[in-house]
Amino acid sequence: MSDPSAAEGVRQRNLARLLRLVHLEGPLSRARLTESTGLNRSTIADLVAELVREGLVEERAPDPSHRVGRPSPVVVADPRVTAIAANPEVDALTIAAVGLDRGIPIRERIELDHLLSPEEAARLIAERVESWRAGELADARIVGVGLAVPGLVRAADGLVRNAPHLRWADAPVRDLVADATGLPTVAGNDATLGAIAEHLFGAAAGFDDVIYLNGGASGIGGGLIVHGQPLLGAGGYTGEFGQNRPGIASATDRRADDGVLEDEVSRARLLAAVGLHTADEPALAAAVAAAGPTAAEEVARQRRILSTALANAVNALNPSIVVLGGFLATIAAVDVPGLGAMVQEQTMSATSEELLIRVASLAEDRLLIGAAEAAFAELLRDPGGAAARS
Amino acid sequence: MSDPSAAEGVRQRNLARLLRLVHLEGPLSRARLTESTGLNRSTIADLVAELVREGLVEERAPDPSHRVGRPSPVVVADPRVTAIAANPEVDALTIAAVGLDRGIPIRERIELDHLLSPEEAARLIAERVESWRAGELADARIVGVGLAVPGLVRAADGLVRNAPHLRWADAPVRDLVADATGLPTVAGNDATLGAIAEHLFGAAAGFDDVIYLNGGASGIGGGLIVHGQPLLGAGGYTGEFGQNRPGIASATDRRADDGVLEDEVSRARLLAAVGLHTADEPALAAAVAAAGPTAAEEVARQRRILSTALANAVNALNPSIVVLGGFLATIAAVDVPGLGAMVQEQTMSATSEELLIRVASLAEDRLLIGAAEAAFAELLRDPGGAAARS
DNA sequence: GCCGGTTTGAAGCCCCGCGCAACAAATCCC
DNA sequence: GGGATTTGTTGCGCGGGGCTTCAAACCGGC
Repeated sequence: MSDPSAAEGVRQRNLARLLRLVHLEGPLSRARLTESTGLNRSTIADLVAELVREGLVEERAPDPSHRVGRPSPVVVADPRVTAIAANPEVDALTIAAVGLDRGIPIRERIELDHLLSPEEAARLIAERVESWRAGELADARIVGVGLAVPGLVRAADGLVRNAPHLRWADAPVRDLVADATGLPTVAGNDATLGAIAEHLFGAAAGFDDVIYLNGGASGIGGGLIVHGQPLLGAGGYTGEFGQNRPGIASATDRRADDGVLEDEVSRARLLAAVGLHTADEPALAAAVAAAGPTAAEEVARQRRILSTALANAVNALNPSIVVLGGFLATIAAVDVPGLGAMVQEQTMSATSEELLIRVASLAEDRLLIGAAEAAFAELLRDPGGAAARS
Repeated sequence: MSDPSAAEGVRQRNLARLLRLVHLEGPLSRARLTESTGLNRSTIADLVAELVREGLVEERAPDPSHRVGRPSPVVVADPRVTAIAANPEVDALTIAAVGLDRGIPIRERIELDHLLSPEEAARLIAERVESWRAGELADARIVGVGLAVPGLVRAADGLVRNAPHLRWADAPVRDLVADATGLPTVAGNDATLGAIAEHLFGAAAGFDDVIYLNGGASGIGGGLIVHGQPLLGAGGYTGEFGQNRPGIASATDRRADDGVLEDEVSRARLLAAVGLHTADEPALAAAVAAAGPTAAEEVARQRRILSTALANAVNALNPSIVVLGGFLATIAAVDVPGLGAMVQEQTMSATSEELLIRVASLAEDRLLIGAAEAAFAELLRDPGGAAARS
């Protein structure tokens, strides 16, 4: 079987299964790996040895398990295998190093007093990578860069088609960063990457069909997980629920004539209702919780419209869970079961009877984790090939 | 490798790839199979021989190809391998036999003067199968039954949760039919199966991300294909776009207060506008084409609302193609590029710039083909195992 | 503290499944 | 009719995972 397509296919698959398991579930004994994969323990030993040779995992002394039988060595993702995650935003550029063991050894938020250009973003990222390499990440093996971009990112080549708040249009950010750093780079929509992070490690862990909706200062974005995998669509532009024309039951609930969802359900309207000009998410949540009647009515109005948007999405996609982040989490948290009931009223009963609605759980790390996951994706798909190349 | 999960995994996979190829693409020479799969020709010979032994394919004398070189035998799906497809509707029950070669040797439409019960459906299907077995299908090998049900069907066990027009609720139709016929039976939503058929053999052939919307007398149903596979969601209830609260740009376009999409975009309203009481689809299409101004305005209104619904779905799912069937095809066909332009105006440009909108192409065979495909699914997934069992 | 029971690692062997090379067969073209 | 070309056929090799056997490391009980 010298043809990679067939023979190494099996090997590659099994290596990938193991690496993904230790990456996602954390340290696992070899015995548990045999259980999870169904492979023979001799095979597991061989596969793990190969991953160790490639510097992707480490074997540690067995945990004192206090169980009968010979203890099994613990396999753990090598923390030195590192991805760089970056998230350009209107007011800041956040860069972090994320280990294959899911640790985040360094994180830096670069505040900005001007709008970032794609070139400047690439330069800043490359500078940080360079300086970290000389210091904190001296013994790290950096396998790639993942970018979480607030805008439409073409899946095929990472071209940022349109990031309105950054004023980026057809910006080849992925290639710019790849050139500046010399590292393989991937770019994705921030909400899509957030959905991946919540699916792997957050509120949606264990669910195969997820709708994730995030409410940010600049609008509403979303990401979809179907069959346990991110849904990218034909071009990579899924989840743009914020641009949907909302179905609004009561005409009196409408504020923006012929507006889209994010014109009606918006952080700005929420801030105005509670009488704040600017606030971070916890402050807004506190203000909403302490809100007077007029603010409460605005929250209720947004909840009504949101519930219809969710119901529409649920009718179409029949997810097992809906996860809400950002200010959508804030207005949902007022009464999560109540929101669920509103959604249920507007869906066919079967589609929502086992539907869960949850608020997101990963907070500010979400985008960095999602971006790092994207950067790790190639390695996790083909550990042998990717390890050999880097 | 006596463990089926790993070793036969490869074998099973490759057998499935071959069988699926000849099933979907029609007769193929062994030489073309080696090209398509990348497998060695000695392997192909071995795999095909196994499929022949299992009675799933036949090898025929080579086509006179008029090309140099030794002619390659043609591999064709065995037409005797047969699925029974059935589609219960309000006014009729359609039953057909569909060959693995995609032929439809028999089809029967049983007109009904009363509403079908699940038990009666099972009995009628079993009777037909019995009589066909004694006659037209004497030498057929029937591998299963596929049911296309106009309603919500739970994917896990084929329970019909709710088929409003048939007045079925929590009806174990799949099990009833399986018991009555003694055949493995699967049940699915009619629109989902229609989407599968259009994806495999119809207007959406070759596209991996498809939204299919069908307009029937009783409402609007849909099916989704993502990553080239049907999207079933958590329970199996995807594509219920008809139940969505529509986003309506102009308040004057609204007819049903707080109604859902299928209240606004409906075949009944269309019939009324053209002054017909009842009509089949071609008759309706003719009437729409010859419509006067008031009817034209109703068509235009429905097109406006439909375009918003499509835009919303496109924003969320970024498909490469939207396929419209039933009366939605009729109102779309008035001006397909125009409808596309309306959708494009309401979506982010990147998501719809390469979007195709097409009318469905399989007509009345669609549901039977989709249902048969569902019945063949297990065989196509594991040719060895399924063949041995039947 | 030793001994049986239990679980798992380690090493050697086997077998399945596919690739490969060499040869044969069937067609086209000149 | 003979060379070129393509593909079927056959026998062999090899990669990769399973199985078996033995050894190692733990527990518990006496």
